[in-house]
This record gives sequence, C-alpha cells and structure tokens, in this order.
Amino acid sequence: MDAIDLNLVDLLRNNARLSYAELARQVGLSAPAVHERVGKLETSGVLRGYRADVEPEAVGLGVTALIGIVEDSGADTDDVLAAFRNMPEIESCYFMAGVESFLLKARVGTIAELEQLIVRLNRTPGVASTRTSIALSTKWENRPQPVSPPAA
Amino acid sequence: MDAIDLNLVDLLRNNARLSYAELARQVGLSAPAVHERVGKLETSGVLRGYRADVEPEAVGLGVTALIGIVEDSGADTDDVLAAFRNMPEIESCYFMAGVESFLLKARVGTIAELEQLIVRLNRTPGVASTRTSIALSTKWENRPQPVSPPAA
DNA sequence: ACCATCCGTGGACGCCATCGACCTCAACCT
DNA sequence: AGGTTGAGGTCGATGGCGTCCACGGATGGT
Repeated sequence: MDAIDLNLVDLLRNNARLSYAELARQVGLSAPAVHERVGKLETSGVLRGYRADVEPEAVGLGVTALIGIVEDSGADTDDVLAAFRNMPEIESCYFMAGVESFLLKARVGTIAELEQLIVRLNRTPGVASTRTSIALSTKWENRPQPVSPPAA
Repeated sequence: MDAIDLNLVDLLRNNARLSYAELARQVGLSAPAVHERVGKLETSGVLRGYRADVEPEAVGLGVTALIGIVEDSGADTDDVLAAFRNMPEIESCYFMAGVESFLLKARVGTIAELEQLIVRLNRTPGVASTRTSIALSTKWENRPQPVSPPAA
C-alpha cells in the first residue's frame, strides 16, 4: 500500500468504471502495471467490490429508517444476526457499544412495509425491543473521503 | 424504467465494472442498446455514479461512529448542513424526524480524531448537543437489495 | 394508409484489456 | 565484490470491447 495504491483506491472510489488505461494515465504508470496493482488490491481485500450508486426513490425504495435493537439478556447474538441477514431491507448493520446492541439502516418502499419490518424485528427471537427513527431526507450518503492528500 | 432497466441497475449494483458486452449478454440485448440504456439511466439520475467498495481499515479509517445532533431552537438548518458538509469525516448525513434533527455517520482513524470531530461539532453554530455511539464492528454496509425479482 | 418516433440490430474502426518476454533495481548470500 | 533472486516495472502483440453510424421493424397519431 504505497502512495500510488492509495491514489488508485481514491480514483476508483470516485469512479469505479474508469478504464485501466485511464487509471494508468492518472497515476503515471503503464496499464499492465495498474492492472496488476488493482488485482492485488482486490485479492488482498482492500477493494471489496464495485457498486453502482443508485437513486433509491427511482427503484421504489423511498423510505429510509434507522432502527436501534436491544437484545434479550440471554440472546444468542449470532442467531439474531443471522435473522437480520435474511431481511433484505436491512442495508447496513452495525454492532454497537451501548444499550442498543445493533443499529440497522433499512430501506423500504412505503411506511406500511416499514411497519411490517418492525413487527418482524420485534418477533425475532433474541430481540427485546426496537426503536425506529425515520429519515425525512438523505442529505448525502457514503461520500468517499479523500485518502491520499498528495495527488502528485 | 422497464424490467430490463431494473435488471441492468441490479447487475451494476453488484458489479459496477461489468463491461457493456457482458451486461448485454445477461439481459439479452446488443451492446449498443445496453450502452444507450445505461447512458439514459445516468443522465436521468437513476444511476448516480460508480464507487469502489473499500475496506475502511485498509485506508486508515478503523473507527465508525453514529452521531445524533440536536439543533438550537433558532438554528439555521442550511448553515448547520453546510458546516457538516465541510467535514469530510461525515460520510452520511440524514435529516431525521425526532428530537435529533440529524444523524451522521462518521469514519475516522482513531478515537482521538473522533474526539476532535465531536468537539468541532459541538462548537458548530446551531448545534445544541451531540450524542455519539461507537460502532464496535460493521456486520455489513450498503448491501444492495434485489430490485428485480424476475431475472429472466 | 401514411409518416414520425422509438428502440433495437449489425458492421466498422480504433482503443483497451491482457498476456508474455524482457529490463532494472535492490536485497541478500557466499 | 559479485552473483542470484524476486518484485515490479515497460514494451509489443492480439483479440475483444466501446462506440459511432446507417439501417429496419413495431407503434401510435392523424
């Protein structure tokens, strides 16, 4: 992970569809060299994948909610996690310090669907209680923060 | 936005670096047709961009926190937002229903940097109080949820 | 029935991805 | 010191891809 790798990561974070040739131009190496570096960043796990950033409303997911979860005292955290993993509406899942063990970010199409999700969460074994906050609007999300100050 | 468009969106959400030729094979059209469709999805704002998904620890951002913000009674929300926008550590910013007007997701390298961020937030004009929860681990994040059930 | 429009296909051409051969340099061993 | 080794780069070649263009078939309005 030298400065060129960080530069590549940065470029791909801002536009994952850049060609290797273009990346090569930007970092001042040849295309095969960049190809090999990116390959190593992928296999080493630094680059986990490439995702299109989609306007949620456009695909019928206009409701965003953040849900805190309090676990039962004797709950098996792995089982709870597995249950959450089977709910596709849960886009993100953080294991938190504090009374609420989990913080979930969920995205659904309607308030009715959110209600159904909350009911399912409360029925999940190991879940003691849920606390849901609705996002009125998303100002921004997953903004990539610059990782390499010296962009040559 | 027909079924083929949804299919394309789905494919690009899971791998934004797929070639047009490959996309064409998967949806059963020619490459130029796919090229044009994707172009329209981009200009219409459905596809906002393409991002590499980076392991945060690998780029020195091992600490994730979620921060609730209570605004002053007379605060100018736009000014507060602008201040947040200038803090690159804030990766996501939701405007919420409830006492806490904003929910921020921030990512920093160390607890010390988190402390500095919280101090800066509390000093920001319009911010009455902050409530920070630290994520001990991220189970998953921004998992794309399937948007087109019939992947014919 | 006609025409305009939309959306697709197929062909062409230049650029890109990717492989292999070779080069350079630094580290290390003897 | 000199030789060896390995990592990581360049260059050149080739097959596939991106992208432009001309063309064609369905659809809907008049």
